[in-house]
Amino acid sequence: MATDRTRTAILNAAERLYAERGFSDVTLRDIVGEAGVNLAAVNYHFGSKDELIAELYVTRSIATNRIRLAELKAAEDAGGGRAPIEAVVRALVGPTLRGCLGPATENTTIARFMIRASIESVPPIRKIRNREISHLRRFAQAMKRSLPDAADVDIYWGLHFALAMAHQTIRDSERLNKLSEGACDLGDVEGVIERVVTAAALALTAGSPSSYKAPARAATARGRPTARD
Amino acid sequence: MATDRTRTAILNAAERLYAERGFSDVTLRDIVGEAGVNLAAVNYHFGSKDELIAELYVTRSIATNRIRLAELKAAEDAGGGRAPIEAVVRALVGPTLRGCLGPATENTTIARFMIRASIESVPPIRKIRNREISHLRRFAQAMKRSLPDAADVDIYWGLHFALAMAHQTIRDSERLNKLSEGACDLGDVEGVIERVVTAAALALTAGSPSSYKAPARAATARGRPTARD
DNA sequence: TTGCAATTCAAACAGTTGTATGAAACTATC
DNA sequence: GATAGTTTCATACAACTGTTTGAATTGCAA
Repeated sequence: MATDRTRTAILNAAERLYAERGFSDVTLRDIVGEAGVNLAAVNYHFGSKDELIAELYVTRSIATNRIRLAELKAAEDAGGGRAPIEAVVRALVGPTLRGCLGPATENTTIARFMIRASIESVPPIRKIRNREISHLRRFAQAMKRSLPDAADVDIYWGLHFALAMAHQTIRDSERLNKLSEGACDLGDVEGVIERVVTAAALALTAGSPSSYKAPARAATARGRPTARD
Repeated sequence: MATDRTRTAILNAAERLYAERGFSDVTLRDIVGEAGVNLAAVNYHFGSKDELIAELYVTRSIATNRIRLAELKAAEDAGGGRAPIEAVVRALVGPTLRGCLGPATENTTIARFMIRASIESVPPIRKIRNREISHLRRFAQAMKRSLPDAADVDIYWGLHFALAMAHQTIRDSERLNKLSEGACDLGDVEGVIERVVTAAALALTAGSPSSYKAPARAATARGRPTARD
């Protein structure tokens, strides 16, 4: 047993390769090659490839949420238990955006891995991911504290949209950069974060269709009546 | 040559299976089984699996964008060449959300396939997808017509965020449903569309961090200074 | 040192994948 | 109806995957 050196080397190598190349492009032989261990070590220490991925995901998601929740707690403590909604959103999306859009360092591998996990959704991860959402509940509660008058359903949609914008920005940054011909500066990480935070805060405070006075709607191309008319 | 019956059967079967199960879970043997043709027919008619996927994606993305652009044109014609920003966003995200969240019919397969293509990003598709963005330019121009005073960069971000919210809603609907304990009704497709449209319109009209007066920001957990301070 | 369990290793295994082959069946033209 | 070109078919192939095996090596306690 000793120090589980081999186990840790496998986990770290897998995290690095999955973060860089995604799950579908990385084989066990790639991982053990990167880790400098024997192929059979994976099944010896983890039982199977899926169990390796599951353990990797669990440990990394715990670490990620610890950072997010620490940032949330700091923001709430600074505000006497109630943080501005922007600060809550920032704690939710900031660490991931910084880790994925900022310069690649040792500390950013985990953010890039988690994004891969949320994008590719390989079976052993999907199960855990759809079951374990306690950190989202924590953030939803914090948002309710920030916006005590908001309806619950609006909170959930706002939280969902905040994650959506952050993830898609990471995922499709190349296309956004090409479309805008460089006008959308993804290198300005903190600027990107404020964009996402601002848009999410707007959706949370004024984004309910019922509370938002939309201009008269034009007919759709297919003339379909909409449910809210 | 005759009627290319086999070719079409392969394309349709591939579209259906990829839409339902994703790219990584569907093999050529699954496709030819569903199509009722011989395995070798794929390489005979398309050259390789990747070329089949590429052709499938090209034809389907053209069809999808034809629908979106027709809806956009109808909205602009109804407004004398300038549609409300909500209508532009609705034309962009409505067809996809209806196709993916609404009841599964023959006509919705294409929307579900396109979402898979945008989610899984398999190599032959990624190349095309990152190069061919003319439909996004069309929508960006329409948005500029709707909001002549908006800065270009805000338009691009708003367009990007609109797609982000729509895609993530399709992709992560299960988790949103669980988090909200059913409060976010994803069966009310038109209601979901209005949520996305409203949030995107808000981001487009008031979402620039410089134009949005955010409350004072709380310190982050790690005390990192932000670039915009 | 001796003995025993834990760990590592090279090699093989079984299954699946996309692709290639060559014969058979079909189609249309003369 | 014979023939040439196209399309279909069963089958084989080569490469790659995760997993298993059994022998070698290591580490540690007696």
